[in-house]
Amino acid sequence: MSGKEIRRSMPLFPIGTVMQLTELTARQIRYYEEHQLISPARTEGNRRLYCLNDIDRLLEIKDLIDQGVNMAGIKQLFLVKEQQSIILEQQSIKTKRELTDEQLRKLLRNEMMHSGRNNRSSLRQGDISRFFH
Amino acid sequence: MSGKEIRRSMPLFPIGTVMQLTELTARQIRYYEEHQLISPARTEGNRRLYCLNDIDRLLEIKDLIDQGVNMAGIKQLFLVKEQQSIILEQQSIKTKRELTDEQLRKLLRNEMMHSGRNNRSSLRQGDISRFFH
DNA sequence: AATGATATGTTAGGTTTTCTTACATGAAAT
DNA sequence: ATTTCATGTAAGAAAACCTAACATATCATT
Repeated sequence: MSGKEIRRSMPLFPIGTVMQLTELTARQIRYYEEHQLISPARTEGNRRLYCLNDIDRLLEIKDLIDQGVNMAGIKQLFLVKEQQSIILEQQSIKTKRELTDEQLRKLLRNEMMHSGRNNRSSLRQGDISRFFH
Repeated sequence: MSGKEIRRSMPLFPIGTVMQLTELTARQIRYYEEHQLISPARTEGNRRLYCLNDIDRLLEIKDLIDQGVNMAGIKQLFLVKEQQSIILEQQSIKTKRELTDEQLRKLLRNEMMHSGRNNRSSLRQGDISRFFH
């Protein structure tokens, strides 16, 4: 579960690639970083390296800007979203904890009988995913 | 089906990133290209850009080299594999067209009984996948 | 209308990364 | 004892990226 996030947060792309992927200028990308909307990693030589999550964020930023939201607004939006996802995660943990073993057994049995192809979980797949697979 | 391929073949990574992802030296990566085991794209400025498929290939190459296979061998292997996957694809299309539901049920039952450890079925998911999702 | 803030463009000089080419080398094959 | 193969290493050039500074268009505010 955190495994996925580790991968999506792996620094891979130089700014040139990100420019193409997002259709933003280097100036814009750096400006958004300046306003702490993203925080790409750096190589030893001080070059920025962006991860998939960064790119998703940039695409979101672009969207919001198109809709007239300014830096401060976007920052707040991201904060709220983060809170939300934390809350959701806690809830799901809580749910898991509250199940008794008995319930679990039942659930499992049920699961085995009916397991459909429906294993999609809430944590949203970033838009960048469409580039792969 | 070809949609996926478009994405996995999208040139994204500079050689530095590929080095880290594969733990190969630049020298090695370029050498394999020289022997036409991969053909990365280029930027306008002539810098190499690798896609996910390239990285999968490089990991395969690394594996094969560890097992003592030389350039020519790897090249042949790749050729054969490509042929195989083409054939398999054709077959699966044909199969879909020709199998009745009844036949499919039988096949599946059989498959489930006898499927040994041999399911590394040709179209292997590149190892790089573990970095994402 | 003048002022100021915001988001982005542009330029300049410096550093890192990558490129090609050439030569070097250890191990394996002949 | 030579070749061949896979890789290392070095040099010089070019591309990509860095920071910092100044420029500018669009708004909102005065």
